[in-house]
Amino acid sequence: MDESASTGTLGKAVAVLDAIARAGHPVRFRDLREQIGQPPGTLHRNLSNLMKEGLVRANPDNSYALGYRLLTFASVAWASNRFREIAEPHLRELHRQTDETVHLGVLEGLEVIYLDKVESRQAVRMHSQIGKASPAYCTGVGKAALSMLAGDDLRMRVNSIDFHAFTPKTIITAHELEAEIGLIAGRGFAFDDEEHETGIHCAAAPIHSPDKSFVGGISVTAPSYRVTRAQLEQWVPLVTRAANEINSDIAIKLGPRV
Amino acid sequence: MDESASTGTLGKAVAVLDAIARAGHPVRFRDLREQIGQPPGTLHRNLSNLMKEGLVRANPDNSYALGYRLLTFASVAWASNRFREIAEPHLRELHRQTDETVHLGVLEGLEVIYLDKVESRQAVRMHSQIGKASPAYCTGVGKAALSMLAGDDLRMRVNSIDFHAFTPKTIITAHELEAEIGLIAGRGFAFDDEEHETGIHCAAAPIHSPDKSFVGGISVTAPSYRVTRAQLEQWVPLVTRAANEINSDIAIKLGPRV
DNA sequence: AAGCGAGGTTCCACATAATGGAACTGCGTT
DNA sequence: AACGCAGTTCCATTATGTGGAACCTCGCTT
Repeated sequence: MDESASTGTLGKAVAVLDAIARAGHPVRFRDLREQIGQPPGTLHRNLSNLMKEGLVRANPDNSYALGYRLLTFASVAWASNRFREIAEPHLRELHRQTDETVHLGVLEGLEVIYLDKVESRQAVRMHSQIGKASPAYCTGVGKAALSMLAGDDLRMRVNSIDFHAFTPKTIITAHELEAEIGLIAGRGFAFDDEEHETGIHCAAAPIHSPDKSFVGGISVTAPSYRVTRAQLEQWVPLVTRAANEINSDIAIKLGPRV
Repeated sequence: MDESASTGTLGKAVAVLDAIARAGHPVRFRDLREQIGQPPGTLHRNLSNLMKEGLVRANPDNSYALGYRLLTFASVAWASNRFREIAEPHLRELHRQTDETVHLGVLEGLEVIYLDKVESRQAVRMHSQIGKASPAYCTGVGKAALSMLAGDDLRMRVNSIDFHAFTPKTIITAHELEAEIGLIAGRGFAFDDEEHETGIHCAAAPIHSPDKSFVGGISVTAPSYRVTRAQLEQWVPLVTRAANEINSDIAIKLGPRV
C-alpha cells in the first residue's frame, strides 16, 4: 500500500495529502503526526510547503484540509479525459434504457476510480461519487476490469489485496476471487451481488483500450428491494453491448496502440 | 505567478502538474521540457515519481496526462468542504427564485475557484465548471470576494494582477479596479457586465467567515440576450439576502473564529 | 490570576536526495 | 540504411530535506 519510499520527498508530501484525504474531514497536526509518523519539524515543513502550493489549506483552529487547487487539477483531469468523453453518450443511452444509475470506472492498482455517473434522481448530487475510489474486488466495475488483465498481472494484484468483509457476501479469499474473475472473463460480464454494500447490486461489463493499457468497466446499479436479480440479468445484454460499443469507439478514436 | 523557488522539490513537481493542467490535454515530454525548463534527466525523474504516486499517467504514445488520484483527492476536498455544504441550500433557493445559473466561488490568491453550481438545464454537465479557476478581477464572484479584503491586503493583490482584456469591457487597470472594488464594498454587491465573456453578465454578493479567513461569493449568471441588466438589478436583493443567510449560517455553524 | 502542559514552531549540523551534464538507446523519418 | 532527435540512464557534485532538541504560545487547570 505504501510506496512512498521510492518516490523520495514527493512521496512524503503526498503521504500527508493522503492522510488528510483518508480522514475525510479537517485533521489536526497531532493526528497527522501520529498517523504518518513524521517528526514535528518535518511535518510542519511539509504542511507549510503544501499550503504555499495551494494543495492544503489551514483552518483558523489549526486544522488542515485539502486545498482548492486540487479541485482545479481534478477539473482539468476530468474534462480532458478521452475515455470518459468517448463513453459518455453510451452511458446516457444505457441509462435511458434502464432508468437506473449507470457508472463508469477505471482500474487503478487495486482500486476502481469512478469517472462518471448518470442517475435519474438528480436530488443526489452527481459530484458525490466522481473520483471516489472503491476496492476492485467487491464491485461490479472492479471485477469486470480485473477480468481483462493478463494472468500473471492479475495474480500479482490479487495476492496483494487486503480483503475486508464489507457485507456477508463479500469475497474475502484470493482463491474465490480468482475463480470469480475466471468466470467473468469467460462470459464477459460481472455481477456485484451486495458484495460492497448490503441492499445494492449491479451488472457490469469490462471496457479497455486495444492494448489493455487502460482497463475499466461500466455498470447498472440498483437497490435490490426494487430491482430483482432476474431484472439485472435481463439488462446484461444492454450493458455488454454498451461496453462493446465503447471499446470500438476507443479503438477507432484513439488508435490501436492506446 | 511562480512561487516554486520557495517550496523546493515539491514546487518543481507541482510545476509539472501545473504545466499539464494549463495545456488542458495530454502533453509530450519535449513540450513540458520547453515550458518548464527542467533538464531532461530532472523532468524524467519528476514525471516518474508523479506517476508512481498516481498524480500523472502516461499514455502509450508517451504523452502525459493528470492522474486519477487527483480526482480522488478532489472528491474528498469537495465532499468535506463545510462552506459548500452550508451554502448549498441557499444556492438552491436562489436558483428556484431566479431559474438561472447560480455559482458559489472562493477566492484563492488572485483567482476564484468555483465550488458549486446549480443550473436549470441539466444538459450541460455540472462537473464542467466545478474546480474551475477564473481571474478574480473580471468575474462577479471574484470582485465581490475582493471587496471583503482589508485595504492593504487588497492593494497588494491588485498590484500583482497581470491584467488581460478578455472582452472590451474587462477592467484592465489597477486604478479602475480599486475604484470598482470600493464601490462594491460600499453597496454590498457586484455585477460582471460581460467583463470575462462577451454576452454573459451576472449579479454577485460576497460571502465570508466571521474573521474573513475565508472570502468568496455567490452569483446569478445569465446570457445578456435573454436577461436584461434591469432584471439582474431586480435580483440583487435575492442575491444579497442569500449571501447574508450563508454568512449567518457560517458564523453559527462554524463559530466566530473561523 | 498564575502556572502548567500539550500542541505547535523554529533552528541547525548532518545525511540524503535532487541536480543536471553527458553519454546512451531506439524509434520514426527521409 | 543511416540519420537525428525524443526520451532514458548514469554518476559525481551540491543543494535540499531531515529530525532531534530547544523554544514558544495558548488554553486549561488549580
